Amino acid sequence: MIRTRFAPSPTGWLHVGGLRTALYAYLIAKKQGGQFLVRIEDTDRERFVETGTLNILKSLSWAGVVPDEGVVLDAGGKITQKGDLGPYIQSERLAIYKKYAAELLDKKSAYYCFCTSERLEELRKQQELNKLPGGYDGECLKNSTPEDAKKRVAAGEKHVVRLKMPKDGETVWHDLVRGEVSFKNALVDDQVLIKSDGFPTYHLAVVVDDHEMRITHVIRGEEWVSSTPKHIQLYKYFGWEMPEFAHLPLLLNPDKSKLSKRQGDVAVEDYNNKGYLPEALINFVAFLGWNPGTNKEIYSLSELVQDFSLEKVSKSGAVFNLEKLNWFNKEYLKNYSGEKLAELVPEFFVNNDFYHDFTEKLADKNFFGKILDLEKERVTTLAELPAAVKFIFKIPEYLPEILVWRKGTLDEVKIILPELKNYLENFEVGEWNEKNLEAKIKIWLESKKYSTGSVLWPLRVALSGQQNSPGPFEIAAVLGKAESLARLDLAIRKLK
RNA sequence: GGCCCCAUCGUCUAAUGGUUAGGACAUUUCGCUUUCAAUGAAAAAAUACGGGUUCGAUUCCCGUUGGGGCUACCA
Repeated sequence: MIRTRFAPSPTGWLHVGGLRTALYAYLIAKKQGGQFLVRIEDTDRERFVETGTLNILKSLSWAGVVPDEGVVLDAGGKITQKGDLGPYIQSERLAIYKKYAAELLDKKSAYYCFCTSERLEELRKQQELNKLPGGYDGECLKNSTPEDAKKRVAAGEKHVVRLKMPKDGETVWHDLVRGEVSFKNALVDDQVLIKSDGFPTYHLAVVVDDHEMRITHVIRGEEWVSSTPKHIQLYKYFGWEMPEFAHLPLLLNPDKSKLSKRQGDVAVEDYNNKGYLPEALINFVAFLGWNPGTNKEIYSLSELVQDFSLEKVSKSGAVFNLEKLNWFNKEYLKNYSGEKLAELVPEFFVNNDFYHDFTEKLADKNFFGKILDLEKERVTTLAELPAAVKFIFKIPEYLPEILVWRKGTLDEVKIILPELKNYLENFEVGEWNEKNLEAKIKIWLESKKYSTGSVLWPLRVALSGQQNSPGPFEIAAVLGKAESLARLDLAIRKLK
């Protein structure tokens, strides 16, 4: 049984890189009928953010990457824990880490260290100066016996627990994306396992938890590669079965540095707020470092589950390219039905003044959907929709000159528009819908020997008040007869 | 500085010891068309560099360069 996990720190919001990591972990588990869990790694009290966990969980849920176990959202959207191997929040597991640290101490696989931060800083400075590799020098291991150390601890002296790395040999593992990776043990630091505040560091906590929660595949970012030997050593000391490791390439800024807030949005909620569809973000992010090896690019989450494999994940970092995300978003947007969009977009409309005058009308999802259908393939995000459809509610101010087609004349328009209005007013066009309007108006214009553009351009501008807009028939259909005629009338008055 | 990793069009990437090095986004041109969008067709665009191995390397090896990660009592 495959079990993967996503283990974020609640330091703010979910990073898009984190979303990809979570997605890959989810896909690996789901592909083989396994489980995906979320664990919260809140051992750093200094960077802890109260709302962090909720934010992360909400973003995951928005994206559709929903955990089977661990820290999850309940039906009411509240944080809860699910599963028998918890707690799944590290700050609730302190006693467990203490127990395992004691075991390590007993086995002499770890030792107490009383060095001050000043001494450590000085040590680092000297190492840098002499161009030596960094890392703790083992002072407390050499200069005090375990018995002494125990006494000092009992006496209340401030201390940490350090991992005792072997000083010879090397640690090698077969990484699922990077192949064989090896480190000389002598260069691996005697990492702090328990901090002086009694909290474990990531390194102890991650190994203990992944073991206890029966994680089979550790999928995480490349930044963890160099600490993996420490983790492997811990597995060896404990005598635990090792999980598979897969270190994912980083997401990059356009200048190839590690994707950061400075150069654009990195939080999943930013993309949500900007009107990107979760399907688009997921599809896009899935293709940053992975592809199926075919030309298929549009992938739903369930299709990803089918086709994803770690072997096809590339080793090099991928630039987060907004243009491509925009394309994905448009691709999904235009395939949405207007009615479905009508459910999604209200949050983007509430801040627009014109919305309030039409709340009643917009409550009719069918009508609202028709309006959205008008513009959905002309915008890239949901957030652009309100401005794009605004002309339906309130015709913009426009200059009479724009009523003239580029191949037509002002005089011509002055004749055509009143004639057309007259025709629409007095003649039976059947039901006032796009199809009928198009058929009847085209017959009319042919009978009058007018060119298509000389009639449709001014009609469209009169209806939309804009040089660029959807076609005249679709607009007229949405507007209805009365409003359409009123707008034609306005145009005619403008021309006088 | 030390350790580790990476390197194909601007970007995401495919491919192979022998290919016209393929696709997508973006760009440009043309078509369709009442405008925009959508759409159809086309163009331009890459194997970082230097050595090997080989009949042949973009592919395998070494080096150089470039980029990145780590180098915390942060994750």
